[in-house]
Amino acid sequence: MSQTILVVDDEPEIVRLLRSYLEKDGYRVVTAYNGEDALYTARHEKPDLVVLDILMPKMDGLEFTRRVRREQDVPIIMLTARAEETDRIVGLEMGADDYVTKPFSPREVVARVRAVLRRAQPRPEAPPILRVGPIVLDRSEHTVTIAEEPVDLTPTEFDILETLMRDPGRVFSRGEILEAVHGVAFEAYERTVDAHIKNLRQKIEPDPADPRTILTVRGAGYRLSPELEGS
Amino acid sequence: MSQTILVVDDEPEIVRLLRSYLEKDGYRVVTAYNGEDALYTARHEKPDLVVLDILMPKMDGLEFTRRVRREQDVPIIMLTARAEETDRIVGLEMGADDYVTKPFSPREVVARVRAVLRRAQPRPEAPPILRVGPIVLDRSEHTVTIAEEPVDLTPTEFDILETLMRDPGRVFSRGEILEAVHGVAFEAYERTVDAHIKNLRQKIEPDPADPRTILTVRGAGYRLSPELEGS
DNA sequence: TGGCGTTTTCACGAGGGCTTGACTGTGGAA
DNA sequence: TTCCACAGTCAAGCCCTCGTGAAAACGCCA
Repeated sequence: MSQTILVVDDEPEIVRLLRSYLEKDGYRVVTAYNGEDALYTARHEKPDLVVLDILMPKMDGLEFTRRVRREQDVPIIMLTARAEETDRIVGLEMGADDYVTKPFSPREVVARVRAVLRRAQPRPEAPPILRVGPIVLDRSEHTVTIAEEPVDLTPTEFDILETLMRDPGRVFSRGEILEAVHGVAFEAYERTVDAHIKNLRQKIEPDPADPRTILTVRGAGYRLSPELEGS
Repeated sequence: MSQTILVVDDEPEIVRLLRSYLEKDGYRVVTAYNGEDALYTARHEKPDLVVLDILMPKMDGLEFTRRVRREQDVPIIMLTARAEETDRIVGLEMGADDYVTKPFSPREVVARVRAVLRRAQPRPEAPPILRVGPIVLDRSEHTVTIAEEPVDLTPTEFDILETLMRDPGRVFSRGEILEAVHGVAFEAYERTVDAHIKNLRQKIEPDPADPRTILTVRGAGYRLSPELEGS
């Protein structure tokens, strides 16, 4: 019943440490010390998640990711050296679900593992059509109408609106919104959210200068006006 | 009740300094001057957190970390050399929960200690909606109503009210209130709390000149009136 | 490869919130 | 009653957050 984590790093010390922490947390741990072995192990053990160092002999983390992703849909957490932009971007592009920069605490890795696995669990099916007041969002058709009037949204705007509509009235922090959009908890400029909200308001607010649908909660985030519910 | 910190460094001067700052912050402090003694002390004192220098005689910080981690799940904060040298030993430093690079200010160490301890013991989940008499505070919506009437609070006012409502009737010192608001009991002007309390009273007291909701406890702090509970 | 729609970033400005310090008010002790 | 320490108040200034427009970066498709 317990989930299996594949830990890959060329430094045995790190592997040992992570193993001990992950096992203490109830996971089954299998290990490898280079990309080639890791690929082999991944095929046979079918891990629920992979933690791997981006820098490894034989086959590096990126190459491993590419290859394993062709075969399995397994979440991957990367261990990167410094917070180098390149590593970060490339890693995420290559399909990592999260990353941790060294030096890191094993506790933090365990926390990320838990978080990614939680996200990977199929969330309870949301109804395909969300309605909040006059706003109707159809996830299967990928369309939005306001008072029967169709509205044209970009993919990101659509995702943000969907997130807000999942729980009307609740405040979503900028971080939560970013995560909902990217599926990845990756640190990004939070002002980006503001920009999307601005654009969204342009499209769905009767008067964008005086928002009544998407409300700003200073110091907290954004939320849908609960008053819409009434209609 | 107070938490125990084990401070390990071969320089007595540093140990003395950290001890004084940590004790001033309410922690119990035990000390050691090398890795061997530290291990012995850790076994007997069961500290809640360890602060140690990575470079020490007899047994260095890394070795200590490895050994102690086999026996206890105690958070560790390492004191390391300058940041530039960090790269070299990045892989080795693994295992600490946080790092402080020398030269450091004792204040910073205390802040890290607090942060790590806070993370290590997440407070029990508070219910999303707090009710005390006619006051309803909804954390998920970030809203407050009094007798059904919505009240508009600033972020700080909201946090303070939430803190008081977590334990109605209990007295919170100004320090505790500051800490709840900032995450850390910043060395701040305590009169600041008074100012926020004043503003809060303006918004939630029927007669702000005669407070019946937020009571002042002379010499101690503030608390919610227990009488509200009755309604 | 070039072009286009989208996303992200950046810098600036406006507004509001927070902090501060001085001053006033008050309760309790002697 | 007097005194002292602590609490309340107020206004000024700093700082932080949010909104915005424009530009850069990116991704995709032809």
